[in-house]
Amino acid sequence: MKSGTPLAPRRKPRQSRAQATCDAILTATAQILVKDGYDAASTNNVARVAGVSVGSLYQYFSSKEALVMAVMERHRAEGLTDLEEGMARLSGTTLREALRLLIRQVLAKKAANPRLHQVLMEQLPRMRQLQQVDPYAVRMLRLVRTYLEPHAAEVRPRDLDMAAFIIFNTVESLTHAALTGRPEYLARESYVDELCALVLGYLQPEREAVRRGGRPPLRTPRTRTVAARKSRSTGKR
Amino acid sequence: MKSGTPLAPRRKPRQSRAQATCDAILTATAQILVKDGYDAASTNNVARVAGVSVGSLYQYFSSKEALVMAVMERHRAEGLTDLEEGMARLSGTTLREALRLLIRQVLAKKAANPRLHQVLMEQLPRMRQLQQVDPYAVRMLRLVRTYLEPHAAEVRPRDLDMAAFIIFNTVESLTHAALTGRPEYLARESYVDELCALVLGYLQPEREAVRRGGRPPLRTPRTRTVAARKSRSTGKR
Amino acid sequence: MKSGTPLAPRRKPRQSRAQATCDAILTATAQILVKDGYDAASTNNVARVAGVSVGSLYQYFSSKEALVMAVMERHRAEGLTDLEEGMARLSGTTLREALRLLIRQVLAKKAANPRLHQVLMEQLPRMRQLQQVDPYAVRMLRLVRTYLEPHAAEVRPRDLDMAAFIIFNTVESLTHAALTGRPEYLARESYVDELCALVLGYLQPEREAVRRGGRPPLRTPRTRTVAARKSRSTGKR
Amino acid sequence: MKSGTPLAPRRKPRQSRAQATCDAILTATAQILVKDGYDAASTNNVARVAGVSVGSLYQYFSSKEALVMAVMERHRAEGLTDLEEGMARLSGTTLREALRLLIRQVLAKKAANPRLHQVLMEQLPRMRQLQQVDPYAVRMLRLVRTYLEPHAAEVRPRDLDMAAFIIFNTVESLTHAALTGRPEYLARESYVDELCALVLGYLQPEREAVRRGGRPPLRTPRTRTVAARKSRSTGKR
DNA sequence: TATGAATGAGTTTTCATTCAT
DNA sequence: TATGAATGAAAACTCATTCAT
Repeated sequence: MKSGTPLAPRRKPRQSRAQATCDAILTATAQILVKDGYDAASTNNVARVAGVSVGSLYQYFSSKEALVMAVMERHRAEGLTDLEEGMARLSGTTLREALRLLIRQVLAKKAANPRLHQVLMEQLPRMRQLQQVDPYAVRMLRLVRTYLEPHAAEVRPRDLDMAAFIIFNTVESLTHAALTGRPEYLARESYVDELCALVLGYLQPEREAVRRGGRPPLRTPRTRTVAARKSRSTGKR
Repeated sequence: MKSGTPLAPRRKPRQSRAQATCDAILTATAQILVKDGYDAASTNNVARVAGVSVGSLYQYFSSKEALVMAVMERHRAEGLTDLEEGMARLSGTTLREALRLLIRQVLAKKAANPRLHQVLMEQLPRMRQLQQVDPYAVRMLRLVRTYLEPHAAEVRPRDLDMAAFIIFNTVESLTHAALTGRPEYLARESYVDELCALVLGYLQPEREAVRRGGRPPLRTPRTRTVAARKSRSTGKR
Repeated sequence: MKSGTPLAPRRKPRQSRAQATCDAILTATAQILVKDGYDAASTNNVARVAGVSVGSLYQYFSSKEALVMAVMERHRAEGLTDLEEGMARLSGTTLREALRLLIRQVLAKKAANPRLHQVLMEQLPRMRQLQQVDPYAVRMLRLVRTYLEPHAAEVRPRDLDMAAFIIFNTVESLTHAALTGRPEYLARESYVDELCALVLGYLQPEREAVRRGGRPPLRTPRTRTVAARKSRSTGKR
Repeated sequence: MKSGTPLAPRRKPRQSRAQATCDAILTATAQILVKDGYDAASTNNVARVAGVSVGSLYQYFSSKEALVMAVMERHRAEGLTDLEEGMARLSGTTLREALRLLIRQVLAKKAANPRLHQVLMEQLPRMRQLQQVDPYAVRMLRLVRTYLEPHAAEVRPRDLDMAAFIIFNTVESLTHAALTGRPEYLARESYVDELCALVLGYLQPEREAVRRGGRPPLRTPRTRTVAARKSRSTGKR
């Protein structure tokens, strides 16, 4: 609506007092988001919880959206840093091992503060309308692509950008989906296994044998009721 | 916010005139959501566009949320029916062919009315807080699981519920991610190829050859700069 | 600031209850303007004094400005009607008599509710920024011009539009100036005399005699102190 | 609002650095008034543009109103000085010539910085509420009256105070009216002619001839349509 | 003197919802 | 059943002013 409003912080706090205020506001916002959700995070409420005046809030954040954005940035910056550090420690591991580490890390990160992650994720689309490109996503994609590049020859996908997009979004959304719809999965090692299988299977070169000779490809049974049971045992149509 | 409010339609319209009113309201809501987004869909505005009074709106929908929910139900019901019909026509096709058809269908469905899909998806989380179980998701998962069951033996995953969860969410989120972040992918055949490869690779049994003998597993190069180029050409660490 | 906001009433009141509300709001606004000035006329305050809710106010007036504008319109409409009626009763009077009547009317109108006139006049410039043409001024100018036209031959000014502009603004501003700076003038008959003389003198044809022969034109004395007294008696330089 | 606040400058700047600060503030204020109007001239904004802190602003100006007032004073002081100088150069000119010079000067002054003049004029009424007497107006009136006094005998008006009031306000408002409503008039020589005619006609002694014998006085036609044309040619009623 | 962080009452405006007609 | 006038809590945001440093 107010397209002209810049989302960047209005003023850089110069005195330490100002920095404290700024931090208090961000912390209060996160806390309210976690406890009562986005709608409860009105600017007046945030200011009250932070123990400052609304005016102070608006000296550092030009709008409510800028405020939530700042909380998001702060949070995602951690995630990004973690991941970058995680990737730095991968040298010498197999792809399978690397993936396992990273996926576990993503899951752990989200599970550590599930409510905040959820609330922020829900607000993401709104934010995107304001900020054309999402620098976090861009960096994430770059990270994945950078990891893939050295393996370009051994990996099935030709379009590495698309592959990065698919891998990143797969891991991200399945983590989020579990968080939201199957919280019990987050703790199960088998869920990590499955995510690894998903990504590895995606990267693996096409299997010639399977298609040419070997087993016949899976076929959908003719009907879903009676025939279903037969085909299950015989595997042919 | 008002948790006590029931979300079910207040009254079932019995007369055809009432049904027409009800439809007009739902249509107006969808139209506004598409054109101006969620925030523009105030009940007064909806009523005005639908050509009825606010009072009438509240006779059929107990709250704004119930209204948006109804729009969502209507929309998802179509998707579900489409998919069920699609699956009914699959008998005799290979898994690969079946997947391709279904993924294409999901993509096409979303691409047909991207704005509405997007807006509704953004509101989903809010709705979920009100409705503990999402019957649409339940039915979708059941559909996928039902398809997998006959193949349980030939497919790698053991936990078919988890597999259904993963497959459904993978396709759903990657479609949505493309819609939101890479609209150009929606029209590319290669994107469908990749989604198919992703799901197929996930379902395929582990490849013995790859692990035992054959090629050595991919390894992350020791460093990402110099060593990267070497390992790329030799493939060994 | 919000240029898109229309200033026309949002909704025409259809029920008599609505009309009453609408009137109450306008009356309350005028009352507050008179008693406490523009800044006190906050929408909440107006609503409170009118005995309605803010919401009702905004159902009939799209913004605070639209509200003040409506008060202004209502007020000016009276003035315009009065003047039109006054002019209808002028047939057969001399210009001098006509002018006297009209000027007295304008003065009386303003003196009847000086505070309201003053406050509204002060807000006029703000309003003008929103409404490019001021229909009241247009009609006023037309009225004056229409009166002048039949006399075009006997009157000195050639450009009747400019003449109308000058006459209208002269009477309007001198009335307002008196209201603001010399309220005692409003009741003095001599002030009316002077305004008449001003306008009549303006309309009269140039006086040949004075220029050709007769008295020499007034001259500014050489110095403002000593010489002043001499030139006053002799009139020559 | 806060009637207790004195409007006089808080402190007289004694050091030249302080004077510079003070000037910077006034200049910034004028600049903002011109560019973005009164509402944009918040004290914080002014301070920022002036390159000083709000605190400093409040050291020289006790309130926002005092600040705007100071800008106004500065501006009007120029106008007054100009006019005084202009009048000092009038000795020996005819009244007609003198008037012409002065009116042209007033017009030129306003046209030189129309926006600032306009904004300040709009704020004048607010200021007046704080300052009972407007010393600028007092001096202006005195100036006019002083000019008229030596001519008291040859001029029609008996009450020279009232005459000064009328002349000053006439010229001032017609200039302002043109600025606001007919900017094209500002450049037209004919507008100056008309203003001169207005004031001269006002000052001229009543014309005996016209009243006693000569032409009959102008009369308003009986009706404004048909009869109008006849009376126009015959001149009798 | 100068700074600029902090204040907080107060402003305009919206919108889900109710209820008399 | 339908209408639409009325409600009013609450939201985002501003800005003149103060005061500790």
